[in-house]
Amino acid sequence: MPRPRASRLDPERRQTLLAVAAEEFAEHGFDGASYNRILERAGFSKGVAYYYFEGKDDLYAAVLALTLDTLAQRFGAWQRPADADGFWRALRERYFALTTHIVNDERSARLLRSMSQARTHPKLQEAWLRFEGPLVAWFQRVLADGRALGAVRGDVPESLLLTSLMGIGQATDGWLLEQWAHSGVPALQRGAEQVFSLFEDLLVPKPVGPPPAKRR
Amino acid sequence: MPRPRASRLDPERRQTLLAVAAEEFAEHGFDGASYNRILERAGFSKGVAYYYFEGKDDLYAAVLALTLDTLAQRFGAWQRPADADGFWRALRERYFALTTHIVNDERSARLLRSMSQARTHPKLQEAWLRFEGPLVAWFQRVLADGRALGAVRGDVPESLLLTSLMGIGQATDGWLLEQWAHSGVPALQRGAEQVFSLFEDLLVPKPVGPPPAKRR
DNA sequence: ACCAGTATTAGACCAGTGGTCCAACCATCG
DNA sequence: CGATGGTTGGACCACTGGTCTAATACTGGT
Repeated sequence: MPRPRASRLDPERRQTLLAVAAEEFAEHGFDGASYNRILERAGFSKGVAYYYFEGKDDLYAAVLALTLDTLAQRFGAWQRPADADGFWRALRERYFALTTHIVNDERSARLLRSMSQARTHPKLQEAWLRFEGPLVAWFQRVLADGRALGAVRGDVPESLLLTSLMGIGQATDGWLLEQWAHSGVPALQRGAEQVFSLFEDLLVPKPVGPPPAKRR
Repeated sequence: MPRPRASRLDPERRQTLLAVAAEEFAEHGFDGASYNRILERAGFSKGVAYYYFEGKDDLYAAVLALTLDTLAQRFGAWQRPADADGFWRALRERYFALTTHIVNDERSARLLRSMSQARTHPKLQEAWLRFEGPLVAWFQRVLADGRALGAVRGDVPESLLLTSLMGIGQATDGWLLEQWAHSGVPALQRGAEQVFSLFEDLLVPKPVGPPPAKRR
């Protein structure tokens, strides 16, 4: 939790600090980033830094909060679609918006990726909980809506679907970047299309019967 | 890469060092682990340590190699099944063996989990490459066999399937542990069953046609 | 038996880490 | 004016992974 007096810090200095910190954290991740270096570059002395922030983890949390706010703002709220088709259209739209965003804003993307370290990092658990909550809640609403519309399977715990979805999403994020790096934008779009089809295969209700007929 | 002379180190002392290191790395992850503490506990001086190992990363790699060797040995080689049914049976068997192993051997499990940090850690890239290769190769063989047998879809790049599979596997690993912690062994088994069904849904060839009929 | 040369060892030492602490500064208020 | 309390710089701390050196143990050759 940031110190209450953090809000009293001159907005301009605060902005500088957060920008420098974002750069450093994005570049090196949480552990790799040097707090001393951040403070030096931002022109902060130790005393000031620890006066306004509790420490490295607190600053990291502040940076993350900023990034996530921007992201959330960009995507707007989730509204329950009218039917299953609408559900998939809405989801697809978000996913593609997200991939474009990740490709276009490298710093935010790296920062977001560093969050995966945060989940297991002992010093970041508090920070993680602050962000996991809203994020998970968002996904849960989406999944619940999907179920209500018959667009998402109900034969498996929602928490499992959620976990799997985020796992795939994170793993394929790296894969997409590779596609992009190797073969450019068209490959990225094709790749995103294929990733999304995996999401569908995972979430769509399964036919009741025995194993599907073989093709080929 | 471990120093060549590492093999000349007294096997007993080596064993002690690796055991202590495994404990420390499993407990705290790579960054969190203290090299100094490991050396102290194992009764090694700095001089000896750096004489036989290149550094923290090298020691970590050695520990990881040991763990993965044990794991590989335990599971034996993958042999191409006769048909699609055999493929799924073989895969299912491995997966359940893995989950039991992870539940029973906490230290190895934690160590394996720490590998996900290794993938992106700058100091561990060399170590990562040494282990990523064989692991990915194993999965690739499995997937290729599955395709040849018509048990695995061919409409999406193999690399994407591989990435997604490992992503889900990793994400659901944590989920399974939660199930186990909350509701005991039966829940774990049920959970593993469900996770595996997700694997199937992801990998199985998809029917050509339009969206599946709604249930409920 | 002796010595040269190499393998091995302990630990002082180094720059850098995140974090603590305190003396000084400065503004406001009585 | 003095007192109070919010600010500030930076010395300092224990610890990090890593380097280096000087001493010791061990070797083979003469």
